Amino acid sequence: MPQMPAPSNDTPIDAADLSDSASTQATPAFRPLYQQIKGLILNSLRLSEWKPGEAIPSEMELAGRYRVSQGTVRKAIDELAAENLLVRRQGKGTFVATHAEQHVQYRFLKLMPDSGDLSSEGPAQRLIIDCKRLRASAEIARALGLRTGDPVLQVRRVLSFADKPTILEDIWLPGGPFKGLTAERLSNYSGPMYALFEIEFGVQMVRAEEKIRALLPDAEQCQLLKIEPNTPLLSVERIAYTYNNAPMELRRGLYVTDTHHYRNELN
Amino acid sequence: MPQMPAPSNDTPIDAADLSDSASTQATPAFRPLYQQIKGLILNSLRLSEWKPGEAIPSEMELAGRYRVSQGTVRKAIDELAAENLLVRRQGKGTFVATHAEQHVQYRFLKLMPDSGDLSSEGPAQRLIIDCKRLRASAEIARALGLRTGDPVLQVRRVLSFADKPTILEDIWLPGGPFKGLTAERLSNYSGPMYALFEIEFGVQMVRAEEKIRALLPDAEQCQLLKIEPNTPLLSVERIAYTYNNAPMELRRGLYVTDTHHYRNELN
DNA sequence: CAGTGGTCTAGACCACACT
DNA sequence: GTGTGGTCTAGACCACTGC
Repeated sequence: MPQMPAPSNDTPIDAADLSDSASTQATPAFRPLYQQIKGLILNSLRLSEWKPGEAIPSEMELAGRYRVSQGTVRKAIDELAAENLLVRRQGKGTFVATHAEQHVQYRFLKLMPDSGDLSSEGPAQRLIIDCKRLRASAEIARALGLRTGDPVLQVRRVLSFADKPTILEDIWLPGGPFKGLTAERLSNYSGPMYALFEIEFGVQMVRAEEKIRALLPDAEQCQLLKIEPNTPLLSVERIAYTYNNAPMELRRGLYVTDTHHYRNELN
Repeated sequence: MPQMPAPSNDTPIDAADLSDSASTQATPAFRPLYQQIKGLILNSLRLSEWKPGEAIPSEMELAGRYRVSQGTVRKAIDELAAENLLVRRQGKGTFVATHAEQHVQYRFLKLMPDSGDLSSEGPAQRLIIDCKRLRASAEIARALGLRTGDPVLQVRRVLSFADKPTILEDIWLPGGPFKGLTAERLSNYSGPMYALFEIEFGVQMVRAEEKIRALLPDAEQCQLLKIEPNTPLLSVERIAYTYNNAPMELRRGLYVTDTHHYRNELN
């Protein structure tokens, strides 16, 4: 009961809770009920109570569980759907977003053929160049929220479209959550890498930030991408986050942009 | 009255209107009430019934005008706010979004100093290189929805941060809506260019698409940006749209990315 | 048909800004 | 205090899916 002052597990905290007497924060800390419900749903997602691709309980069911009205649950789910953590399907239910069955194969890849027609070039060919265990440099550690020297996994691969090498990626993953990841498992899996992360390691990438620059490749990069020296490339540095805003991947891609471009929409 | 079958001005069409008998479209054309309200509000924005920076009528007032409940108006405004066409301010009202007073000075510019601290480098210095009238090439015309040979305005300028030339921009604008724009007016105006468009020409940019590539500059570009040849640059091609999704600007920027980067967030 | 999300309403009350 | 947007509820009905 949202108006009752005795919070328990699975029950939203009453908004009338007093802020700590000796607190230094100035915010009065008013949290709408639906935000608290959103937090509870997020918790269930974090704890994998509902797995990617599965349906979560109906709005009425959740309203009963949390002792709030359907409209309040609805507003919580609305926000989670706007953040692409949940997917609503009228008449069927609300589902946990997934990188696997998703029609949009590469959710975080903004590179497009200049023709604009994604289907024209067919699926990407993937070639794993390297996959090795090593210790995090200071820079890698900082990006992944680890300590320098912590074990990390490094993957290098090339993506080709219509037999033309187009993307060279270096990927760094924290060693703990991704223990057991090998070049073989990567090569054998057909589908987005993030789908493999979800299914095999229970790691869901939910959000990412990218920093984009232009640069000239070195000799090794030229060779792997089969391009001339002095071909300018896009450098796309991505940090991908799971629930809790915890960084779980650092990825640095080099994109050849003579027949493709990075597409972005601004609002 | 939403249930009445006699639509008039400022009254939403009843959803029960039958689709044209000989129509080839398969969609049953059900439009929720709040979508119709959204359309009416959008119309008022297009017609400048409320101008950028001004408050629109309160939710209750609009509910009265359109003969629907406050909740329905609210949902319409929610979507317009999500699209950054309106800005809600609790306790004050709902305002038409503007490029002028907006705290975020450059709404569409995603270039950030590597430090991440935008305020560290102060305001950009702007230098208008050129501003001339000419006839649209086929490419320009297509991007702006004009016909080849139609009059267009071309502006070239350089933006510097902390005295370092960083962005070289070529801008093409349709001649009609921007009649009377001169290098002087551009130079004399202190503030975002899109704010000038709003105030002086009544053109509001609402949305944009960008295509990003890497390239090497030519001699002239090197000179204007004061960089060495063989410095790779970001090429950012932007089409900006006003209400109705009508393209109103083509802009091609060259970004120097040794101390700055293009920042993007993915969801 | 039942179950799900989606829309719409009417009313009560809360948080915030201004005066 | 008054007026604004923001939250929450309860109930009715609609649209879509699948049995």
